[in-house]
Amino acid sequence: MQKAFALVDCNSFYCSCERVFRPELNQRPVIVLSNNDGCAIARTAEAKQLGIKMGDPYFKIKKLCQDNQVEVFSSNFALYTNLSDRVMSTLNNLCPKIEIYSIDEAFCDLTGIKDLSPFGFKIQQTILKNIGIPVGVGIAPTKVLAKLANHIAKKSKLSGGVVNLMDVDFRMMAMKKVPVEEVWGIGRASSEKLHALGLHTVYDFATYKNEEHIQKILTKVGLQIKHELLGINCFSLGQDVEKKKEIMCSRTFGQSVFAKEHLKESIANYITNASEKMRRQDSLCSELSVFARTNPFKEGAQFYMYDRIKIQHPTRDTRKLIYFAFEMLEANFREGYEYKKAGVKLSGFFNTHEYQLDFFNTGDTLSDLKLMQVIDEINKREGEGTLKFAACGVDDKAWRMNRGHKSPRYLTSWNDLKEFN
DNA sequence: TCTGGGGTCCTAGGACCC
DNA sequence: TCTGGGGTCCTAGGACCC
Repeated sequence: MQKAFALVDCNSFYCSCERVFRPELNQRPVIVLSNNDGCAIARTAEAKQLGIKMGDPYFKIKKLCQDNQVEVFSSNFALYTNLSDRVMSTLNNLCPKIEIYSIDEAFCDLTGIKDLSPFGFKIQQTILKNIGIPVGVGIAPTKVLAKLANHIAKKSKLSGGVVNLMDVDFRMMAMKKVPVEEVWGIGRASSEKLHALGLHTVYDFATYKNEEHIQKILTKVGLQIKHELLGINCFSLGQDVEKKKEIMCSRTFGQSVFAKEHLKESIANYITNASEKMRRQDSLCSELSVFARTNPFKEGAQFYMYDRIKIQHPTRDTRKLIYFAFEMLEANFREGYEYKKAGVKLSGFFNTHEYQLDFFNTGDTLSDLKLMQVIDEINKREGEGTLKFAACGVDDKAWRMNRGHKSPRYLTSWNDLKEFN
């Protein structure tokens, strides 16, 4: 049977989330900044009109924002994650087979459904009514084409936010109008290679005859993308929530950090955060990486500190991981540099129940596990950071991020809810 | 003064083994 | 004098995504 996929994507998601609680901001330009109020990571159509680009550093567009009354928010991920969960569960009620692709996007398997375009509009209207988030819907026989349909839905005002590319003639016509760099999976490097071959539109790429050459310059995945554009299914709907293969936590500091002690505190906090995530997916880790670096945008001496270890007895114990991270820091830290960012990565995961304890096991004991479990439960109930290790420090002023424009946590904190009028 | 954070997949090449 | 060939595993780095 002919497959049918929909890609449902929330419009300017973080901005739309802020608008849910501040409806007076509809029709007004809104942007959301990255951590540390560094750069713009979400813009409404009105903000895009003003020329604000994805990733523009805030200090460069600050004046433009002030002059045009752009509403500026620091990122509030607790809020966005919560609204994302609601969007996804609404979607799941409408179409049971979905793959959550990112915080603001999901693929749906619509195979067998008859009137696909009306169904697309139904999805759009239900999510808007139930959650208050506007979405675009792209419908097509493969995932790559559904992404393309969604892209067209965003660009074309006539579409009403829903584009159906199931019809092959209509699809071919549409593909002639879209530049090849808009294809999902074709980034800058690949599109330069395709341009060099004289392939400029999606249609040019999809109908290019020399597939061996495509595989050679764009690898196996590049060829699969080309096939998907021709309507041949190469990527299926990944339904199971797969476990992460690595978990990272890193931050840019609010100020430059010089002291090893401050660096250690920040690292201890990142380990705490990452290892809690790891326990939530029921993993043990056998590899730990730590890095710290100076500000590459700033003139002056640069230093990138990086180290990685294998852990002989995989662990899920925050204390051990902090201990190992500190050892790496002690061995690699260099005095006198202006550190601007640091982070950690946990990887080499095992499932907790799959890992065989060996005879001379010095891995996590039952009481270690119990302790971590209790800490996680208390922090879940009483709020993040209620219980933490002394290594994390009590005063984080020296390195904490700046977030001057943060909205209240309307959905995750009773204290903040009173801000809602 | 001020430039985010967190992921996945693929490939080439080295190390190592028989 | 003459010094193979094939396989696997691991890692670093590139490319891409949101």
